[in-house]
Amino acid sequence: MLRLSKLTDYSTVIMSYMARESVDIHSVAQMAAALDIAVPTTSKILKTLARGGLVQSLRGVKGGYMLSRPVEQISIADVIDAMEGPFGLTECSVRAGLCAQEVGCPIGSKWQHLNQIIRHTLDQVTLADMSRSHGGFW
Amino acid sequence: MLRLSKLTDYSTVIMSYMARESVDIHSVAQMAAALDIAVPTTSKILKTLARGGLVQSLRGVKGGYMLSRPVEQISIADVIDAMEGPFGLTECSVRAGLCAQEVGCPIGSKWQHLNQIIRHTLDQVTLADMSRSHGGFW
DNA sequence: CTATATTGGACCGATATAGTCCTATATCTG
DNA sequence: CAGATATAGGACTATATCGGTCCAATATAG
Repeated sequence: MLRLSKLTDYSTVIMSYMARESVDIHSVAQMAAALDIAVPTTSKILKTLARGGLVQSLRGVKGGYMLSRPVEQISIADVIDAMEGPFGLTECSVRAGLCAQEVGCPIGSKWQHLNQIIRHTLDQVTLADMSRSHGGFW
Repeated sequence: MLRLSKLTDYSTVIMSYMARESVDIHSVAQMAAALDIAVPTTSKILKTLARGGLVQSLRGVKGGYMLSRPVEQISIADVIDAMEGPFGLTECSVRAGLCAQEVGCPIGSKWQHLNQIIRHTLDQVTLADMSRSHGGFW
């Protein structure tokens, strides 16, 4: 259904939450409680986001996660990339060699173009846009 | 990965093929051979598309499938709808009651907006656009 | 009546997904 | 230093989805 996975969906909720709150460091437990997401699931998502470089972690007591860049510099496309790997509507728009049609496929270039358009749209929307009501992208 | 399923991907290849060929009726066997897709898979896709009203079937000898509307009136969004059910990037943009955040979720409305934008993009691209090189959407 | 071709559904195996749990490591605090 | 707390990393399980196959029923052309 051209749908994002539930974990990716959650990740946008979490990232928006961090963008909205003024304090810059949040523990997993605190966010899980505030957003009503199971703690292990929240933890797993943050770990993935950290591996993608979108959040930074601090261990130890008083530790937690913080956004690694200003909210205006993190886009929804960035979040999707971190959670789901390389962006692409179709198999062939991600990497070659997986589709029997590939050689001489008459619609491959069309999908690549559509892919770019949608990617561009999602790249224009930042966490700042997600966490405020007006202005910016909207 | 915001990815379409492989069956949906195939379905756009099949629909574009039907849009490109001048004859208006095609058997499953013939299309499967031309596009190098397994026959049962091709059949399954066509059945789904028929249920969605995008193609019409004719049984019996000399039977097969034909597009039920002119190529300019079938969009990529139509195909995705038929193959994957209601269009929606997130769970909550499709139907209510599935997300704990739902009540008072601060980003639900944002996703709905993004959903509309992408939906609109995919609705503008027709089979006619997919099967020709220039003009139209491109 | 017989060939052929779609219909609808059941079915299976493989893969992906959501979610949990455990151990190791790092850091703050007393 | 020692203990408490919090993340890192990975293993693990259960479930859902997906891709693909197959079969009995129905419809049609000749």
